[in-house]
Amino acid sequence: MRTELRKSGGDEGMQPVHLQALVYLNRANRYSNTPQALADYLGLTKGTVSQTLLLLDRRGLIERFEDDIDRRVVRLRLSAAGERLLYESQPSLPWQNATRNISPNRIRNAVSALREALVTLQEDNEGTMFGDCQTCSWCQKLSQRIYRCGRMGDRLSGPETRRICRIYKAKVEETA
Amino acid sequence: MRTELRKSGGDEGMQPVHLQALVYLNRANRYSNTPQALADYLGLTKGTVSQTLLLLDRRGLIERFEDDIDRRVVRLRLSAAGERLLYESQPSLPWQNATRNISPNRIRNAVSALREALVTLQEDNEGTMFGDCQTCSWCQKLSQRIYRCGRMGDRLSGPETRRICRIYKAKVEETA
DNA sequence: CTTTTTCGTATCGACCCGATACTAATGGCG
DNA sequence: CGCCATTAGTATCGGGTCGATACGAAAAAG
Repeated sequence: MRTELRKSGGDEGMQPVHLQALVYLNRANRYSNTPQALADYLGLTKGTVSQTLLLLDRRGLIERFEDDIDRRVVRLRLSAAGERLLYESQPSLPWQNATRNISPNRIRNAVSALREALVTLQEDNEGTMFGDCQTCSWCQKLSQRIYRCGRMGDRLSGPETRRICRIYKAKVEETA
Repeated sequence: MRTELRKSGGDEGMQPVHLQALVYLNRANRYSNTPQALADYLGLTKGTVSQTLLLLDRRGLIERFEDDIDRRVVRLRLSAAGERLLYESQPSLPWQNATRNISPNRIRNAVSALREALVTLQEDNEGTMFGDCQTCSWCQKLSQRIYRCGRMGDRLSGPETRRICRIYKAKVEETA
């Protein structure tokens, strides 16, 4: 997997961790688009991530701006150039191709097992949990299109419920 | 996965790639215990791998010796200290724990799907294929305990057929 | 007996990464 | 309100990764 990631970004002079950061920031929700969240996600220290973000900023791939309420916090998002690079490097394409001959049913089963392993892995290491609202126990459905995060109290749009969140708490799942 | 690998080796000051190299060398068969094979396996250049091996040698974790027949080739194997470090760092333990609540049947299905994806991935990138004799089309069974590699012409013991080989060629598999 | 190829090493520069030390802003508590 | 602990982020340093390039030695090709 790392070899593929290295090749995807190699043409543009990107290290694997650069692409991982862009992929994450492209999917992070409003609670998770900060340097600290990225550090937790990657399992690196905040100092290390700060350096990576400095580089990505120099290359114009991300934008950084202060949070209005807590002025210590830096908010991150991809710039147009960052989105373009992510689209062109297609880091997930090799795996999409590699699974083309596997039946959708087998893929679903494998994904389900891997997702379960990931939750257990995150619990074991008492690290920050990441996931989206679809399987988060904080998530409440208010109406057809409006959701609500019971932890933070904010109302969330449908698209935002499909982003990655750092305050994720896995539902107790019924084994399929 | 990388985060886990980093934590496994962090105590001993080992980088993820160091553990990956030790894991590989611990399982590589007689055709695959060379710097070039390791470079192919890791998807790195031979120059890079040469540096890593230099470091592992300095720390006494591996042994290097010349090949008797082709004197350009360097053979690699783990030293006693290398085996001990691998045993103590237990890089696969987090994943063994993470899958403890998943039924053996679901694990088998997931492993099967992932293995198939890996073969396709390796074919797509025309990289060196790696695998063991169990599913290699070169492998011939001579007797109860003796096998033979049809590509190299050598006879192989039972244990050696379970090692990683760089001249692996996947069997056309009957989908289970 | 020359090329050519292959295996491995050496060196350089950009970058990764953790540890440490630091600043700035927030929050708690009297 | 003022003091202090906590938190978010940055700066710097040193060991290590990694690819590109150049190199030497042995094997293979001619």
